[in-house]
Amino acid sequence: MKTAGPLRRPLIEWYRRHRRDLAWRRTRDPYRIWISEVMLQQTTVKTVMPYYEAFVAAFPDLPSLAGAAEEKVLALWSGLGYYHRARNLHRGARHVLERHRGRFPRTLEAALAVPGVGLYTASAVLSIAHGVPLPVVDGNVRRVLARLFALRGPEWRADAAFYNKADELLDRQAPGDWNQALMELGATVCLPRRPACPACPLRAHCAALALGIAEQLPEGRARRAPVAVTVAAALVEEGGRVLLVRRGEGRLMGRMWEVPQTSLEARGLPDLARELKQRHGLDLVPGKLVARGRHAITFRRIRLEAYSSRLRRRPPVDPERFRWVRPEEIAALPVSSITRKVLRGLGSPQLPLELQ
DNA sequence: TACTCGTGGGA
DNA sequence: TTCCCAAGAGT
Repeated sequence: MKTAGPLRRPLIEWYRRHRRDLAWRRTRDPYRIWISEVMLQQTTVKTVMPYYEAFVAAFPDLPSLAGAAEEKVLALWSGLGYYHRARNLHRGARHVLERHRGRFPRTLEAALAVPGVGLYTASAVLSIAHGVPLPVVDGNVRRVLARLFALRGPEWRADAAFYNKADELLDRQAPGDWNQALMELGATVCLPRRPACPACPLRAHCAALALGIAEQLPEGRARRAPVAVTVAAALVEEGGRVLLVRRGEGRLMGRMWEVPQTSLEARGLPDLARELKQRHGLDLVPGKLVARGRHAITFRRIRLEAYSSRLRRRPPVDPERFRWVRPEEIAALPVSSITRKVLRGLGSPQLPLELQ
């Protein structure tokens, strides 16, 4: 296709001048680029930066990640969200070590077989690290293309159409830079709201700008209505330690440690004792409300309530399921942000404490 | 296909 | 305050 001709030079030149200096752009190591791509899934660059630095420092190469304990991997992911990414990345590292001698595969088919690697991540790693001519389509690219060519209607709902379009445009001499240039444009200029069209190197070619509909594209998807939920947590303290339990293999924050708490399907305090008995075999009596806070997980708006609680019977000694931890030990544990919020209610002089 | 899965920041 | 999201994958 000839459509890319007039676009290529202005975008590439713009990218060379305006690209952000990001840690994962200073390497061609496919392992490190893979890490960054997984962390960046549905997550902002600013949020990812410190996590990337810490993760790469702890696991500088693929064998070190493959050989690590899952708990350490999850601990370094704590607070980043979407924890199945961390577990899949860990599995993926072991997969690559066993089947590809520790080297990230160079073909799309083999890359897609790596746990946690989908079409976007496979194409991103292969194009950026190895120069394989594969297009990428993420939220940025979808938005840039939708506006550039005024793509709308039901035929542009599926990603496949955008991959075809991106493939037509791809600079096969420098696919990594081209892909990153498109994403960078979407991330810094072609913004979801109030795009900076006057600063755009492609403004002369943009169909949506000419039509005055840039901000209306891409066409959005229906969003699930928020659901209000109350989560009650039981703070059990003993000798300066607090009781944590470990979640099961489930999709939601699987294998993470948390203060014993009700599920998102429960009603909060009325279900607290029953659910903790059922899920963990804990026999406890909820006491005074000591902290409240707010949290959100996807479509759920969570009201958090922490109750200082008393155990009727000590849980069995089983470090795989129960742990008594000091506040300073929590930083090294796989713990989600919601749990960190609850734990801020520890030792508060004013009752109840408003969290966050 | 549509839904689920976290989080912190910005408007 | 509330809503919007941000370099998706798995099911």
